[in-house]
Amino acid sequence: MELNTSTHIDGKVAGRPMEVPPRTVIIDEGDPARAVYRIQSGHVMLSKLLPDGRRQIFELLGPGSIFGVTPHERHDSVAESLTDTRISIFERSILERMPSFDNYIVHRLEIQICALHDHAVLLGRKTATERVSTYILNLAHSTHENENGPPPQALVIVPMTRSEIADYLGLTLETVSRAFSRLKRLGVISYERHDGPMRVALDRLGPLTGTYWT
Amino acid sequence: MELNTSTHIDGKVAGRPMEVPPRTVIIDEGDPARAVYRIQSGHVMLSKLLPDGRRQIFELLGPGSIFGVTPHERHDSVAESLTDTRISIFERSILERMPSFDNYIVHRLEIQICALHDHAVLLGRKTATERVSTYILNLAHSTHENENGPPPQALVIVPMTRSEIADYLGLTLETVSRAFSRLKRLGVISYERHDGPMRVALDRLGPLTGTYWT
DNA sequence: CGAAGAATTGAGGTTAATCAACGAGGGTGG
DNA sequence: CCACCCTCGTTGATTAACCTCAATTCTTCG
Repeated sequence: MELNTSTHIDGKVAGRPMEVPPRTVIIDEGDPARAVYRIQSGHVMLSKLLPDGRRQIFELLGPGSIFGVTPHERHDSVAESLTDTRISIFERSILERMPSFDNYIVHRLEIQICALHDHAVLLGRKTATERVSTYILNLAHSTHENENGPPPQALVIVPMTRSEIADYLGLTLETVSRAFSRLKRLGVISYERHDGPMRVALDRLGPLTGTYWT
Repeated sequence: MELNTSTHIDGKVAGRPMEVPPRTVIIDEGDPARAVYRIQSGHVMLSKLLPDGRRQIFELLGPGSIFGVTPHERHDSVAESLTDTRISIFERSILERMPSFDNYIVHRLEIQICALHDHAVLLGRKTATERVSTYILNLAHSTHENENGPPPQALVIVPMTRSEIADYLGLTLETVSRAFSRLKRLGVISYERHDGPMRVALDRLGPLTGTYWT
């Protein structure tokens, strides 16, 4: 936890920086909601636990995203780092006196809500294969952040375990594994080691996601 | 922050009022995102359509809620009135010059996101009975907006068809109907006519939702 | 009354969950 | 270094939940 690496939003100084190793709980359910967090680098996932152990991961957040924003006194979900992550922390009390941030926050919340809408469609109406295809395509999309149209091929690294992916997609880890195997057998994806790079045929994956992308 | 029957936010005048009859499309997918809407009274649902006709409803909004907020140029979902609804319309261009609204908007978006998180848990991890129980309980909760603790009983009117509920809960209309019948047989709910009032035993419904409520 | 839309119920099929076995790394300690 | 263990992933067999298809009833409205 180093101080004094200046962190900026919109060119303005702000935020106490923090470094987080992978698989670290940043916010736990029930924690008092004293601050808002912004991701500088790395990835964070948000989830909830049902009393009987069922878990649902509902957001995967990357650089620029904010989390810990809530209308309540306490956090109602868990925020956990996926990778090595750098975040900046903004005390709520300070934020309230900086309305200039509201623009940024509104913008990020808008993006977040759109993603949640798409995720609801996935959870409510897509088959297992469609869910996994969508997941892989989004993964490739987010890592390759490409300007001039997407290439037909991409190399991606899957940063989550099968079990985490399952909790994200509302499936079991076995079903996720079978979907990966199916896509591999179809030649749409290929990999030797599950933690190594995965080659993805983006153009063949698109039609399997159950979504139109223009 | 909760006010009012007239078309004001935070005491400031704003918004062109509009009356909308039930089952009316207010925003269609692809419409240019020129304005933001606030519900004065009534209820609105937001949904998306997959190319093959599958539909997912992901938000049910009541008085005070805003919709039409998006980071994009065009709307990517459908907003449709459920009941007779009065809304106020705020041109985006005007909003941008009224940062005093940002507080309100952030607050509403926070609430919206929490609801979407819960809904993701429902869609990803709950059984049919749990989904329908949760739906009914939320319905009762929202219509009875009770201060001094919830009563054990409540009368509610279900404002959606079985098909709409199904699209909201990620089920088929038959499964929804069966879940209603099951709850009726258990004596947790009772009704004579499906469009009439429904008696709900809130205390017996809670344990069926798969969630802890404190 | 008749027609159309909504809800209910039943029978049978399909998808994904569950239960279970096995294999491939990656640490740890002898 | 190797044996052991532990986690993660894959695959197979079976089960259960939900979907699909279909028939019937209820409700409203012209």
